[in-house]
Amino acid sequence: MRIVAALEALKSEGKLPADLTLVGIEAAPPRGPNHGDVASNAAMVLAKSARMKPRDIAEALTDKLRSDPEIARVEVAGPGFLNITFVPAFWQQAVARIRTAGVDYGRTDLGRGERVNVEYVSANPTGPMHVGHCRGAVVGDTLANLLAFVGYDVTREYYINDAGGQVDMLARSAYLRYREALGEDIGVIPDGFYPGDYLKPVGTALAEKYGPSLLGKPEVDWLGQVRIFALDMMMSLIRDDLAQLGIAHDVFFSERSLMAGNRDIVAETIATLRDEGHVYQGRLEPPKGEVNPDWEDREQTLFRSTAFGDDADRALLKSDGTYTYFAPDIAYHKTKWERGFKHIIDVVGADHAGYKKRLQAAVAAVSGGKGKIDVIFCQLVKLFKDGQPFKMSKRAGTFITVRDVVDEVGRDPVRFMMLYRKNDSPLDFDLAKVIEQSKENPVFYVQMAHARAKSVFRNVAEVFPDLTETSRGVIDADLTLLTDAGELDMVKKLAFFPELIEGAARAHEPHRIAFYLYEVASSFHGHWARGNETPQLRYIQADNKAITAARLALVAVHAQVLATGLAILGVGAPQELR
RNA sequence: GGUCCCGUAGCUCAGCCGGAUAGAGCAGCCGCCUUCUAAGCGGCAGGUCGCAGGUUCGAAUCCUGCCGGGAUCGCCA
Repeated sequence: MRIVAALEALKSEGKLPADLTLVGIEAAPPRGPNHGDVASNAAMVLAKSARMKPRDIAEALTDKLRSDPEIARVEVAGPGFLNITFVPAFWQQAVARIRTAGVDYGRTDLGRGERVNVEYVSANPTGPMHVGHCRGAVVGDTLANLLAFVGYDVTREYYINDAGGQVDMLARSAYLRYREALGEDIGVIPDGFYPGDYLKPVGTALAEKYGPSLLGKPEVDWLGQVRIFALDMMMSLIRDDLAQLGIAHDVFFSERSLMAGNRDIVAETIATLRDEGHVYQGRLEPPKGEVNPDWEDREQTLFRSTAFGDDADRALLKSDGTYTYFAPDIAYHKTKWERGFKHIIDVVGADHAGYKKRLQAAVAAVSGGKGKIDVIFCQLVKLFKDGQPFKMSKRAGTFITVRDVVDEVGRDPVRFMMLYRKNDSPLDFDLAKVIEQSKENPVFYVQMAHARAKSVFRNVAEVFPDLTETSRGVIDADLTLLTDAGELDMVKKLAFFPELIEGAARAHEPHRIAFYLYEVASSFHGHWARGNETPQLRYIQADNKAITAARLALVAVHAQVLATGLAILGVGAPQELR
């Protein structure tokens, strides 16, 4: 900001070309501590278009910036970096600025109230959630929190895949359990059926509701009712699992609803796209590489996704005439656009990797090119048990549920762990490690920084009972007493929070917050330990109320930023850990 | 074979819309608890940022091509 102002001043003074456009200028915290508080590349970026030497621009800028009373030092370094050091007062006052902003510190109006739809989880409604679903759930939920924090109008949505063949198998499996509940020996669960015990209560409930009335009837007579019944129970199971993670969606959108009742929105969507030339009858090239023995060359109904950058056109109808998974998905995304969402975000698993382009194509086609969709991939969670890779299978009934894990380790470690990784990277999730060595989990490190801060306020009550967190004594503290380098380092970290939030929101990368909070916690723990060795550095100075008050103000904003950040992650900020 | 993701310290990973001497945790070594929570802190050691080109004043970061690992490729969702 100041740099831009200085550049503008130089332009008007004729020391820089007046038509110079100021793009690509950055001011960021430098790597090393010897390069000031912020470093700017302005001189180097502008050198070419201004046809001047970087160092000359830098020198001119330096003269301008030196007149700023909040800037202590400006140095030109290396090829033309500007290293700017602020006066301590600048950072001291930052504490006041952070405190004044309060719970809104870091909040921006980036989203300008625009509506964004974040779809996440969308696990098949054929059983409870397992740990593999956790990641997308937590990443999606946190991204939704983050976008809401920066001013978007966020809708959290779950797409229920209740129209495919797998829900018929669910119904058949539930029917088996129903017969079992009525006393029949069902023997071994046949191949292809869902064998998990979680279907037993469904069978029991069916038996209670219908008695023996469904027995001995052909499938067509019971499949529909049993499917609805089982789906209902599965979805409530999943909602409970999500609640365990602290997740609540605003909308549960049923795939089946797209083609139920007297309207078939999928057919309507296809017809519209056909009118617009995006759907045609044609043939596909067989996939290259491994030969699929079942490949059969036939004319089919295709979506021209290649027109929007996809690698191949995509089939909309199976050979039996029913829709592929993709067909209702186009209609579904059309409803997102028609429901007024300017931004659409899908959080999906890595197994959908090839799906991005066709979704982008679909959204482009149904929105006339105006809709924006971002597809976020969460790489696989590799599960380890006792150091050994652990293979889960819903069909085989060997899987570890979200409930198991949350019951064992708690919501906070699970959520934090899922976020303490870039979503593009695979994630090793070792149950033994998370459970037994939970102290290695960074979540405790961050939570402890918060708890410790709170403990300072508990302890100060014995010396200065009137210096509570919200007291005038703390709020009006003389911040110029914050002079220690460790204290100012803490402030500098905290001052970066708004930029961090905005960057994470723009990039749709919630993990950045987790890493940032770790750094904030680190600056706090470091200063804390220095207090162990040097008592004068401790927050509470029994013989100096003014210094204590100033330091408490710093502790308060530290706790406040941690709490705000943790809240976005959906992780608790405990008062004490013990 | 196509597409997408990944390759950074012994291990697990940050950093990636170009910026200065590449960071953290764990493991290893040396220190710090009569003292605000040691679930913590400081220090040492550890790197040809997969390889090779290219763009640039400047490349871990952008482009191309290889190599390695993972995911996926009509009639599953």
